[in-house]
Amino acid sequence: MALFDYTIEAQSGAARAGRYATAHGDFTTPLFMPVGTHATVKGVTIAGLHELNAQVVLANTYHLYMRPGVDVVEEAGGVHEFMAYDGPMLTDSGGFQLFSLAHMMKPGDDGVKFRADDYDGSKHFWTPEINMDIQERIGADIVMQLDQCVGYPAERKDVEASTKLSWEWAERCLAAHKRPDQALFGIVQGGMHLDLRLESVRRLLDIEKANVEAGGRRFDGFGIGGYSVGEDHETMFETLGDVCAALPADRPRYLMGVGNPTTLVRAVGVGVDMFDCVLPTRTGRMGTAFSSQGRMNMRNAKYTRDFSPLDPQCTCTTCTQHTRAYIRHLVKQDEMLGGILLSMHNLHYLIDLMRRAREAVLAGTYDRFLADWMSSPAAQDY
RNA sequence: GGGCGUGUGCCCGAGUGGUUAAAGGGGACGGGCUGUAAACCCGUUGGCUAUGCCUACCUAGGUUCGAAUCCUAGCGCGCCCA
Repeated sequence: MALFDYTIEAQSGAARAGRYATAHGDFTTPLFMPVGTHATVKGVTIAGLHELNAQVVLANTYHLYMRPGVDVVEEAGGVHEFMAYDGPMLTDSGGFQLFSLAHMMKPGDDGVKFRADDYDGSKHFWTPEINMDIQERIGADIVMQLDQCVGYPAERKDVEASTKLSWEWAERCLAAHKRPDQALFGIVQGGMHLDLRLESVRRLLDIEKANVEAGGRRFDGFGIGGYSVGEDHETMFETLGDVCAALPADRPRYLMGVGNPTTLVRAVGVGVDMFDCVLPTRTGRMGTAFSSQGRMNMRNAKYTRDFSPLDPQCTCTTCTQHTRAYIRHLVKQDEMLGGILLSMHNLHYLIDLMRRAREAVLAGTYDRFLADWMSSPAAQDY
């Protein structure tokens, strides 16, 4: 399999099961990718990632740039060497962070000035070219274009502006990106407006067409950004299916930042291939478990003497080795193992959910899988 | 036996005449978390026949229009002296 080839192995309705080749091995889709912002999936060891069959792990360009610094990661031999994870990795550009930290850009600027309020207050200036250089030096297998995300609700003119800026940056990222062993994903924006979403896709395709004609590369996949920013679930699904349909079938589609189990199952149904989210690790660390019966708040008193497994239907280490009473005890006692076990379990939950989704696609029965899911107790928390 | 000090809600602890059902912690109980500024954040925490009433700051008296706050005695605890 050639690098960055996305092989569609089966399709069931709009849902796809595929295989993607990176310099650090293949991964299969549909896929949930654990988030390891600071080159660590919080609470999970590298052995744990392997045990979970995590496949792709994320890191964040902005955070690694701030600390320990790109030069340190580079000197370590790249992010894989640095964190001792030899599987496929992806770096988010940091665009999502700039969205909350950036001082408003002045028109005419060719980049973005920002102050790192969450680190040391230092001032920085990024262009798409600078961002590509940083991501190449960090060395993940897949890098994301620098983009700009808008919140919700938002004025249409603001969505238009950020969408336009994002495709302009996409063009510059594509031109600037050089590493042949590294995939680059463009990112679709457009807020909740279908016409803007479709224009965003069109522009990205025009950009890559021009780049290919000039002897350059195409985008190796597409991120779908700007969702899950405050809108309700149905709002996203009003446009998500059309966005997927407009994207090329031969490239993976990555819905960025979405981790609600039901959203995953539905999004796969309309053609999304990849997801990432902090939800499983953050909520796990804070004491919440995903389960076949819905979300469980493990702080609740009702688990004090509940010596049954966390989720009897789950095969993860946490569920096969520990009781609800023990996990509640750890969480109540603020013992770090509580957050670790729940993070592991929640990651397993989403990874396994995507594994089952993949099996359903391969079997050609995704409609049934989706319908079963929607009528299950787990979907009630949606 | 004497002197000094102290006693607040489940716990610790602020408050030293009125705006105090009583700051702030902790604990308990509940909720939240979606390209990680998050091992974090937010509620509730005397009772009730509940836009009001009752009971409450060791106990019992007292001063005062009004006391957790002042006075007297007792009890508990702490330190010092004998």
